[in-house]
Amino acid sequence: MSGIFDLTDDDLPPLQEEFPFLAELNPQQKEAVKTTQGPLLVLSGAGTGKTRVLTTRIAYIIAKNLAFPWEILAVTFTNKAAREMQERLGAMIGGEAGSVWLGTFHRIGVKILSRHTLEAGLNPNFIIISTDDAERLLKNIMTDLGIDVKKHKPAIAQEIIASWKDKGYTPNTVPATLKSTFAMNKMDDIYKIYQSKLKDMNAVDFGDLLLLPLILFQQHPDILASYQKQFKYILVDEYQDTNTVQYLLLRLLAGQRKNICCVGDDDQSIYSWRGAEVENILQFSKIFPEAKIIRLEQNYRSTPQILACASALISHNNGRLGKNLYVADGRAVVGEKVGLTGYWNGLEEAEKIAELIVQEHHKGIPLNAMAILVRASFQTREFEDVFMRMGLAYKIIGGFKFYEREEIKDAVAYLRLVLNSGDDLAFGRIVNKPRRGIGPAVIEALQETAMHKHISLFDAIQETQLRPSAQKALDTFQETILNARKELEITPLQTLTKTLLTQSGYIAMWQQEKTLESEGKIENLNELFNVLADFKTLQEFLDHIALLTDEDEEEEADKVQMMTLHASKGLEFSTVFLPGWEEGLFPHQKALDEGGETALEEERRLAYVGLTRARFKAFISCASSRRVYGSWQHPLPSRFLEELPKEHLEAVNVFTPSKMHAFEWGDGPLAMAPPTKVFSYPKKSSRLGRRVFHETFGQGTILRDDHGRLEVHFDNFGVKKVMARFLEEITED
DNA sequence: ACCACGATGCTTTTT
DNA sequence: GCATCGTGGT
Repeated sequence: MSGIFDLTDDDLPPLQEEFPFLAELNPQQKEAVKTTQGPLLVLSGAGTGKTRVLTTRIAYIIAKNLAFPWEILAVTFTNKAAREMQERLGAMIGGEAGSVWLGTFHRIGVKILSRHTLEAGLNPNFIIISTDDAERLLKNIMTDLGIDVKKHKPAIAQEIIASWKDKGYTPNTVPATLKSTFAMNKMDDIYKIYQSKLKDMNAVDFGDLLLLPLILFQQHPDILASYQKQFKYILVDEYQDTNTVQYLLLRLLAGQRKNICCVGDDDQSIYSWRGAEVENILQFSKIFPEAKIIRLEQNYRSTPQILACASALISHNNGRLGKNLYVADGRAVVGEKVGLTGYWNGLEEAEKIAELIVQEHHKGIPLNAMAILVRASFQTREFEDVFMRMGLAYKIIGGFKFYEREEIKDAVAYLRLVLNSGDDLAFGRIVNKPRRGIGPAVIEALQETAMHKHISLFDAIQETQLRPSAQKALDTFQETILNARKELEITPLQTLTKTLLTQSGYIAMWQQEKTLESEGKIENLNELFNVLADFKTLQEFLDHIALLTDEDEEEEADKVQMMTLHASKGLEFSTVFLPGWEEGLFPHQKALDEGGETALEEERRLAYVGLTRARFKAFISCASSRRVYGSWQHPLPSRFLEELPKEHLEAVNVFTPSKMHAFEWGDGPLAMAPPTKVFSYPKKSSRLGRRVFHETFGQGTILRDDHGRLEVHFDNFGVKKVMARFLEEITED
């Protein structure tokens, strides 16, 4: 085992020509770039230039001839991050950037699986199904198993399976401790059948894109070895968001060489509910004892006041690796205090924020440099109403996505069926769209045949006795699909799809409707045709669309950006508005109920992420009345407000329960009397003593809340610890 | 096959 | 308060 991994940086040959990009970095960034050998954890606080470090590091490795571009693996979480890195790397090193294995975890997963379909138990041309496809499939499976899908939602089953996959478990390896009582204890069967149905359809879901490569590597050491040999350097972005499978994959790929550089910020870990294991970053130096840790703490984004607020807030979390953000050397920033205002209700909050936005705009801040960051998406509604009335331009980021639209999913289903007759989900979606007189009875007959003969629904068409009208309709349908399949090799995708959707009557279906909505759908389909022009093969297109989330936003448009706090991670704005800092909403009650103290810390990190998006000015606010689900709530100001340093705040009309931190009132235009009631924050869960129902154990009373695991005294089963999510509350009235 | 009504259930959602 | 979904009637 001789190799470059034995060398230190000093032993390496000097650069042929000066590597100019190091000069632009601060000492810590420079060190992160130059520490190429061995495991490295870069703790990179918000706004400390981690993308610059990542791209410069790749460029440096190539410039120093430590590796060829294709021997570098760089993984990100979002397409957007991957695209940004690709662009910035391209600007530094030119065309060679295209040879780096740079992409999202899932895309890299697809790439690896496609190269070893046989060993991975797939056929070439496997398809990637979306979350709602998976849900539909699970619904069918559960119904077949005699489970009432109204009472036991397939979406929950899907979450459970996804969480198993995130942790690296196949149907055979789910440990007893993680078994679920959901769906009448049939989750084991459901998972097993789900996987076999996927296999029948030659399909994989999102979780499989990571899990199957892991299994592939575990079962085929030779394949693993070839990748270990290839990837001399591995870089990981947003390491705090990796789940267990991703961690396992990375550890396997890092092999003996262990040239793995993980960049992340434990304080920005906000996706634990999606399977992210913040432990991965916390335990880095346990896993790699020789690991070097570099902290990036020089902040190039925010004012001292914003940094002070963010730092004070996050310091209330336990078990942090610890960082101290400060204004980067050489940046002279005066800055303003962070605004903190209590409003009467949600409407006033929206109106006053709209006014502030207009004021800021007059000062020369473009609308698209301002953002409203909310905890829950329903909060944008109130802002939309007000903005619409005022004629203030806004854009909601991360709402409905292109590929999630009905007509796009339909079109994609047609194409999937063209590529793969076995795609029963696609078949089910479009067989009667447009109407072909194919009702549930016909589908059932097809399913019957398909089941007995082990063939697809599509192939069951000839094998089933059907009434003539249905038979004729299905024959025509089938012919249209098969025609398109014949054309695959010879006709451009765009033309082929147009023909397919015309012949099948799909386009006509929307044209006939002649509503505003249907016109939009036709437009979207045309947009889809444009996209199709960029692809050579159908497979390539389907892979692309399956993993596509963020269409290229029209960032040029001068509109106020509205989004959830989650969606804001990685972005920055001149001015940030943080409304709705109220107990129950932020921190969110549901999070507290289900996750206890752990969840509270994640909520706090969310607040930290929100604050650190702001470059110059942040406005935090809360309302004393808010309409939630129709009824009026009178929430307390968020406990997070008390955790902010008073000296960096300009507070108006905010009354928090703690006397020690009570804010001044009366100096604003909305002055009102100090509160007469004494409030206090609930100690832990507000659910202690409540009566609940559990599927297996029946009724009981909540005794204790231990980090989301509730200790419940069941009337017939005694005391048990159960997850809050498996409990239903009984309202006794 | 379609509409109309009522029951239901509402945090976040990188791929 | 509202949108979505499933049922049951025509």
